[in-house]
Amino acid sequence: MPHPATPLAHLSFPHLLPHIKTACSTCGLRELCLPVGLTPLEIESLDELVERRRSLKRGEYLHRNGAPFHALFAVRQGFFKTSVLHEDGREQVTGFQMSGELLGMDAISSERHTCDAVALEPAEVCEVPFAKLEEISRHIPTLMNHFHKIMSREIVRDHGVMLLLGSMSAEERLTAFLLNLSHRFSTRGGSSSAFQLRMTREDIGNYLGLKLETVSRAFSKLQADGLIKISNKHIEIRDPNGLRKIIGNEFTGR
Amino acid sequence: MPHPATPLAHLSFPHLLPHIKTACSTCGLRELCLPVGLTPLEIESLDELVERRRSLKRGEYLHRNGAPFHALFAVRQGFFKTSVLHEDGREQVTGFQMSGELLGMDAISSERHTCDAVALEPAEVCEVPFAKLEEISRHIPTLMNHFHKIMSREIVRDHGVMLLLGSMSAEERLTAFLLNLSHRFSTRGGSSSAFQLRMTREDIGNYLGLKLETVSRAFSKLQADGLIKISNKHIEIRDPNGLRKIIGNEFTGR
DNA sequence: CGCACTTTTGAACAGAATCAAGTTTTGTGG
DNA sequence: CCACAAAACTTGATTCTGTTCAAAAGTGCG
Repeated sequence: MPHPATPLAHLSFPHLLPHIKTACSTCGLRELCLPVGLTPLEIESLDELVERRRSLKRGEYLHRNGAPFHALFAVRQGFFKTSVLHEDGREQVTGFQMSGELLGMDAISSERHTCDAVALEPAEVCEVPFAKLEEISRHIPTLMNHFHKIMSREIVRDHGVMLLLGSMSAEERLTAFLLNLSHRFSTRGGSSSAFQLRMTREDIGNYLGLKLETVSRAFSKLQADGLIKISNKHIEIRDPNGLRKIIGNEFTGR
Repeated sequence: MPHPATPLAHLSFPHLLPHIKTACSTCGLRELCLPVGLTPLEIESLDELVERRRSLKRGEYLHRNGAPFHALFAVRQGFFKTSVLHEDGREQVTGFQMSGELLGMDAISSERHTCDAVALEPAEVCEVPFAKLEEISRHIPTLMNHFHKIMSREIVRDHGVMLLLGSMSAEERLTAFLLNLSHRFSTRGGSSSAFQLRMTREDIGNYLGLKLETVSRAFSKLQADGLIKISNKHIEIRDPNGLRKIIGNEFTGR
């Protein structure tokens, strides 16, 4: 009997994601959770955690700014964009989320979502009712600690984006963005050197604090310098160390 | 008998901060905590939470990037700056923290601090050992939920800074910064229309993604427009609604 | 009181935004 | 499956905002 989709394992062990599809269909959840030190009994209670799955088409909103909050969303499949809108229409993209990542933590404080989340490709999420998560985590300290680490990681990530927005040039920003995507795709079992962008140049610009033309020019520049190969949405990373050098990460590998 | 410094009340109710000095010395903690629905017994356990206080001189570091993490810090008194450093020396200030605010949540994920925190004026903090906080919050659901809201609020705040850095002009950034400070000072019982900046123009610039000269020019511009009066570090807000208008907050009061 | 730090202001410059045009890709309906 | 319209992308020319470089004035701390 296949196991219900439990997203927490994914959240805990992004590096195991490549194996999750099989793991889930063969009830491998136990295996995934055991490293956190969960007992079989505790794992049982995790099963209650996921209320329901939800599938989204491309362009469909998972939630909008102001919507009441009752559950976090764990991305099982697909690619999301979250953004905050300024009244005059300016959009600041706050992040792109892929499988194994958690959405909605911003909503805990006010019990309302503070951003829009839209699927950039067909997607599937698990709803994790927050009250239930808090209740269960009371009885599973490792789970609670795990959740705290996930929220903390989000804060660290945001600080990284602040560094990027506050003190990097257009080329540096785009480079950092590509290296980040590359890393995240490879963590999920994809190639670190070739992947498909799911978002438009405008989305990238709204994330990096640049206009879409500037993003396009920066892509062209990186390609002209032989660091990447880009054709429309397909990216090929030709010289990762060259890219790292751009953002001051002088590590030349070995 | 004066009550030991318990920072959690401050964290929960920043609007009560003006009263906290007396509240603490007259053991008003109960009063402050009752609204969260804590029983006297629960409050007892809170007392164990604060390991020790720590005083810092101006310029002293509370922690540095990479330092091992074991406790959060609740600011009781004073003014802090947190920042991440890029290897080439560029500094991105991630925030300014004042009394009642919590420091160190970024460190939970890796169990190491990921930024520097320095006191900009003589300061006092309470150390809140994180393991202890997790343990106690297991038994006090409202406390746990409170903590989650505090972390979530930090994420929301960071998204606001991303919006600022990614899509606002120099003048808009500085304006948003001043309104934010004004609001936070007034929340703490200070004046919302006149206050002292604790940081240098360079610090402000490193927070807002601007050079110190640009910050200085933006101050001059706002003053020339009659919106503020500034002499060195002393700020006087002359036309708060005019300021709100700049950042698109067209609310003209009444 | 003096020296270091901070701030202001000016002038020249650079990087990204804006405006504009043309091209390619994608999605849709016939 | 093709045709067509809409959306997305690229590239060029120009403009503008913020940076850089520079100098002078102000502030405060020992």
